[in-house]
Amino acid sequence: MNFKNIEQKWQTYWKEHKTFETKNEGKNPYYILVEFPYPSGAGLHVGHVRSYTANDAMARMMRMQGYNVLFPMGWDAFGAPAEQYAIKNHIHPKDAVKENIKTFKGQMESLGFSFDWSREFSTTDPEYYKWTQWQFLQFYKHGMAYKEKIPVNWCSLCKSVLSNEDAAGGVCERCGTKVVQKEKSQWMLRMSQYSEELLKGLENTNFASKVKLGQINWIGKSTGAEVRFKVEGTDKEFTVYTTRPDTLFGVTYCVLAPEHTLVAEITTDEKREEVKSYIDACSLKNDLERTELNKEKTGVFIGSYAINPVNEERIPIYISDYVLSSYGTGAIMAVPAHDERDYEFAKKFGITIKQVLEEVTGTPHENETKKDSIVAIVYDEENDKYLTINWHGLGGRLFIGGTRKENEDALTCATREIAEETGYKNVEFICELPKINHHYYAHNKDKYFTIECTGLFFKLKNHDKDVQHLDQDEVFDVEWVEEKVVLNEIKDELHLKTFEYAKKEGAMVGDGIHIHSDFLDGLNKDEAIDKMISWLEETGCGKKQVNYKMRDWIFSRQRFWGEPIPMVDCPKCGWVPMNENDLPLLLPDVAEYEPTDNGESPLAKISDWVNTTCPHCGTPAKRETDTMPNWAGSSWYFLRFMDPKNTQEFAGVEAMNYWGRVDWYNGGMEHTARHLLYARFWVQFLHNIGLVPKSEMIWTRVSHGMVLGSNNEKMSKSRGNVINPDDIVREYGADTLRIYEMFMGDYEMDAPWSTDSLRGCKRFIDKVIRLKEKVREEIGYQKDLESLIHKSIKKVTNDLKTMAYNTAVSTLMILANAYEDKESITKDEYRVLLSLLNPIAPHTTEELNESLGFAPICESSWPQYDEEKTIDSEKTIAVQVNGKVRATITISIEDQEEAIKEKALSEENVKKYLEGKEIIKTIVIPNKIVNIVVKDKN
RNA sequence: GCCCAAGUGGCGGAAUAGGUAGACGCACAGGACUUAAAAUCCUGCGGGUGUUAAAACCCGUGCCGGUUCAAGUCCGGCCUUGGGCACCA
Repeated sequence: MNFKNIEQKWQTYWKEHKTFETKNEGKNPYYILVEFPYPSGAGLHVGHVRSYTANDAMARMMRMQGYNVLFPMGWDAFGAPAEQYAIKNHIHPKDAVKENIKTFKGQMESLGFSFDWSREFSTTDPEYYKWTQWQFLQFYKHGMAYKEKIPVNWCSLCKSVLSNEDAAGGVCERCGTKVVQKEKSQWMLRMSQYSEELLKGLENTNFASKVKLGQINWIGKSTGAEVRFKVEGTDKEFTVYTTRPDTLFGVTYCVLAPEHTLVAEITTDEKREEVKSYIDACSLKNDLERTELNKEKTGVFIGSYAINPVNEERIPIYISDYVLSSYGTGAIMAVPAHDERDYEFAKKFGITIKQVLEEVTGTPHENETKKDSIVAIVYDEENDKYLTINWHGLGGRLFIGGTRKENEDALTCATREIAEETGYKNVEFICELPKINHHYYAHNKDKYFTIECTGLFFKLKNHDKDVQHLDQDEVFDVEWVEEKVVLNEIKDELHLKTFEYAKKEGAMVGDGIHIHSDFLDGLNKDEAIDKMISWLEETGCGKKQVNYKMRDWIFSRQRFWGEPIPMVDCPKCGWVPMNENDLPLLLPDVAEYEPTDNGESPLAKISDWVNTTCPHCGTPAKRETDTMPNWAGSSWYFLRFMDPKNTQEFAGVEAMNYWGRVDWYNGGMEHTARHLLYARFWVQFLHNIGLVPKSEMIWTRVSHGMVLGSNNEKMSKSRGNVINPDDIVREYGADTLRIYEMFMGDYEMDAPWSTDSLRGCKRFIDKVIRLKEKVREEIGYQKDLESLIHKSIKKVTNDLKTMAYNTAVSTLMILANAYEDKESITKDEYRVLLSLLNPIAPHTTEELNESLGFAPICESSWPQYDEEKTIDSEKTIAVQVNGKVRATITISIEDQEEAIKEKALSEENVKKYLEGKEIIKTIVIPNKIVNIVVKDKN
């Protein structure tokens, strides 16, 4: 069999018979969508083949099961690469895109995907982007689009503004150039207004949980409070946002973002110069420098003080770029004891650290006696060891601990205890650790204690010792031990916790009970947060507040190759939307696409195009020259597929109601955050203005793993590990490639390419072809194959539905192997194999099927299985003794527990292990296992 | 740093709800057919003890512990790799 001819033949057949064209009518509509590609010059990637084959298999099976399957394909063809290519080669991006689409489509056809090509479109078609522009106007008309001058990420090489997403990590996503800040007037969409709806809407989807999580993280909801702080000696005040209002008593300073508007007003004269130079320095930094490279905290005290509303304390105000102007209120209250960042800042600037929350160890008890104590950890840097005392029997190993005498501070107490108990006198105090509230019972005193324990960390200066001063009952050894021994041998919770603090110096961010907090004392974190919020609201000092990380969508790009934004700037009327009747606003045909040096889009140079008249008053006016981002066209394309030829609307309500929504959406993991969020936002907006029937138009979202190079690295030209699907199709055939890509591994995981394994799949197809010689003129299933066939139908049906494509292929391999062992097989048996394999390998199976004289598989129905016949009448199960397999027995489905037990006990090897033992119990799990539990007789 | 996912033979990977770990495929080795090669077919293939051969036994799913009659699977604590977020108060 020549696979080239067969592939050609069937691809032509499907095309001529319009086999996969779908109408908007009939029973059981089902919409399978796989992300439409950006048609790059490199052509189809083997990764595309993997996801398209998988969804194609599902589509083919479901059609045979009687579903009206919509399985469309199109092109997401706006974007920078086409523009770059056009600049370099002096051709219109339109033409470059046309070429690439032709290549892509040819490749897809050669692989036999069952796309409904009658619905094909490109986002760059004027008939399509007309509606993208129209939808933008709806955003504008509903107050959801606005223009604003904002500091934006600027790539000096691409000469373009980048969204926060495109500038991830402070470098341009496309060219890797360092991103700098620049003020620019940009079109924005009020996406942040939809934060809560986008979060809640997830409940109306069936996205994989990791996809949902990605969305949730991106939206970044946090609940806390806003608190107003008055500035001392003025009538000014500022508001901070915090998620930890319970720590308000621990505030020891405040920080405003350098861009905060109040800074200029409340900076004192003597600080003015210092503050100005700090702000200037910050404005030069881009996001990268303000975050990653800038781990060390910087900042300036601006000379004035705020008043803590809860206790009237006077607290210094700083500015620092670790506070972002774009989040919350651009100002924070700082609680160094309970926030890592504030801790770091306070340490550097010598600001007080005030603990207001104590961790609790031990179990509280009634009638506790109160006392203060210390735990001292002494570290010998030279030998990397810690000083411990070993009480042997009683108490075990501990650090140095002791009770504070009246009026004795913690440091004095600790130094004293170290000297008394161990004799060491030359220790250097490093730092005090967070206090812990410890509860315990003292046997020798028969009393319950609650102690406030201060941890102190010392380093040993030298081994000079004095004589220990021990009480009579203090019998222990002083021992220097390694960290490992500390962790293994110190059992006391208090001492272990203290050690943990010492190892990781920093803020205490966990839960506990409040101290030094007036009306919050004794409450835990959550209780205290609630109580503080009530207090703030009662006194008018603040209120409960929710914040989101997600910002508005920057919707302008200074590029040529995108949808023109249909807005006109009139000297009289300001920004005026174009008349909807005048859409589409076409991209002009010109020869130059170079962006201008001042960051304007190339369109700005085309005066014929720019100059227009105001749609409102007719005055000469200028068009917006920015274009839309790549994400625009892909935010609603799935709606267009439902009704691609509609000239009156972007999609008719009837069509959208018929299909309902996208039932199954497959795409890459890299798009599960942004693209999906944009698309959901777009749909929710259209739904809210009554143009789309549901607020969530995508039901299930799944993602596929990447195909890696054979060296387990991402495929790329520079790594030299790229596999071109055309080469594989030419040498091995489309079906082999399709089977291999389904067989290569778990669909949702990355998998490396292996040409050896691919050859194995070729062998499998050849085997299926050879089996034809065994077919004789008989129908029905042979007795000894019947059960396997029914099981195989069930397994494959299930696997294709649950993306377990690899095990579907292996099931079919097992079935083919079983056929091979037979002298002959019946026509029905052969046809089942062909039908089941057809979704994955459609060409070969159609050809073989035809040669038997059957109607085409693609026009037939999916094989049925009989549940009863998938159940084996006999089964081999294991017999274990104490959990170890000692024999296997064959049982019949009718065997009762007693009979199975008897069979198990009569096995020689089982008997051997029962000799001289007593059977405690016998576990019989029907159809699974027998386990006999025994013990020695005494 | 935080969040997520994953660690199973020489390799890709199987193992519905805890129930014979290693299905299926690749690679490799030996053999058959052949003048030869390719193709195809047969046999073996986690490590070890053992035996003429078997049988049988022990160890084994990243590491340490736990729950259970029974753990790749569940729980607690680590380690490693990949991905995402990254001063979001």
